[in-house]
Amino acid sequence: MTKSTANAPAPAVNEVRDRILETASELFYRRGVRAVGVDLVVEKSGVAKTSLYRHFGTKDDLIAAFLKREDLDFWSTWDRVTERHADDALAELDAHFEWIGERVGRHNYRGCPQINTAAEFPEAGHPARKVAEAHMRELRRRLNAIAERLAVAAPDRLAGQLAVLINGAFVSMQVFEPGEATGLLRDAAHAVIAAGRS
Amino acid sequence: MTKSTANAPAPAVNEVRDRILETASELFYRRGVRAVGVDLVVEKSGVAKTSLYRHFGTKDDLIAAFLKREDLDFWSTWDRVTERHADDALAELDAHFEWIGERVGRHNYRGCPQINTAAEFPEAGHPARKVAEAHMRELRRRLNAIAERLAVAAPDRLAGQLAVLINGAFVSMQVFEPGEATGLLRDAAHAVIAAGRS
DNA sequence: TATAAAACATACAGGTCTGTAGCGTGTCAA
DNA sequence: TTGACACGCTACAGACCTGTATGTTTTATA
Repeated sequence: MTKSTANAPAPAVNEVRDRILETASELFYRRGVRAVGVDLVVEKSGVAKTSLYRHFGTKDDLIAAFLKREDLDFWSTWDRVTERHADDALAELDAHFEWIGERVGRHNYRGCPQINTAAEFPEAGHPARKVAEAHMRELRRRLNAIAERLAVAAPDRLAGQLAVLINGAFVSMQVFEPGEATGLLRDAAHAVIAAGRS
Repeated sequence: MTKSTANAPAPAVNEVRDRILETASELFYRRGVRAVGVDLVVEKSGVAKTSLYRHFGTKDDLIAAFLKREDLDFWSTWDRVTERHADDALAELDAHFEWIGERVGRHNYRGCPQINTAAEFPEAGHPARKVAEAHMRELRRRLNAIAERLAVAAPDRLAGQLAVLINGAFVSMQVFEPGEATGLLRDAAHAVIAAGRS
């Protein structure tokens, strides 16, 4: 709640909370959420356990916060690319596949946090699943907006196909040769767009 | 080891082992591997814990056996489809997308066990990861064989694109409308094939 | 400077997890 | 009949997990 008074500029950033979340995000992503206990997060972030539980009521809340953070990060990268291509939807899509392909090709890339965490918590209704599902809907929504600018017969269907390509890229690190991801994805995207226009 | 003597017909099937593996597979797939303890497997399969540990030395061994079982299952379905289309590679691919799309569209589908379990065990060298990685290589290998019969300029690249589509389908249950998966995937596959021929 | 909020440190409660030990029972083959 | 072996049952060791309780110290604000 923090009850920031009117005249005070309000610290806004909470250093301890941020340090916990950043450390947890790193550990969760690298080792998996279930494999990382709160004690490890506490130790690695050099913080008291009570502080962790003050800022995040339960571990599930911390996990959800982790996914929300990753979500924000992802869309901020996306938005930065979008801004540069307001006039050309195809160029925008190419640019997205550029950074996605580059990211997927990194040697220490461990897959999409949303997909990975959803796999760790199959039961419907789990806080982490809700964030992950919202992320998926948002992806489809944004691809829909792009598809509608591409003069295809069925934008919604094209958006679905592009979503499959992007999600597929996130779980196919194994099958890519070094450096081929971007070109391979982009060619596939162009192919389905061309087919959608015929 | 079982040391089956020469004259004895050897029971071949081990009922207890099979029951454990089947129960574990069901539970692991439905609820996630890390979420299911050996005690639960023991209880649900109506078996003694000692029996579980006699047949599978550790839980990791049981997990690996689970993935190998799913792997066999997957390729046996694949093979059954392949047999019916020895003469027509495109028809074979269509048929594969048929059953994959159908499977992905089931209301209780929980994703590809290999991908899910790999997400649960990020550390390289884990027994479960090895099975999952072998599964991915096998997928690419088989798609390569199909692509080579399709008269495209770069079969290997096409195989990569098809692998992305298939893996993407396995993690995109959210984005599909009911019943649209097969058609959507098949159209995308046809598009990348056509592009590979031009 | 006085007071409240936040952070730190430590211990622990209560549960779950994997894996093992000990002992009795049924089965089958030599 | 005897020995080997698979199986079942119970209990438990030892580790790890989430979350809380207690008390002290720092920090910021009024």
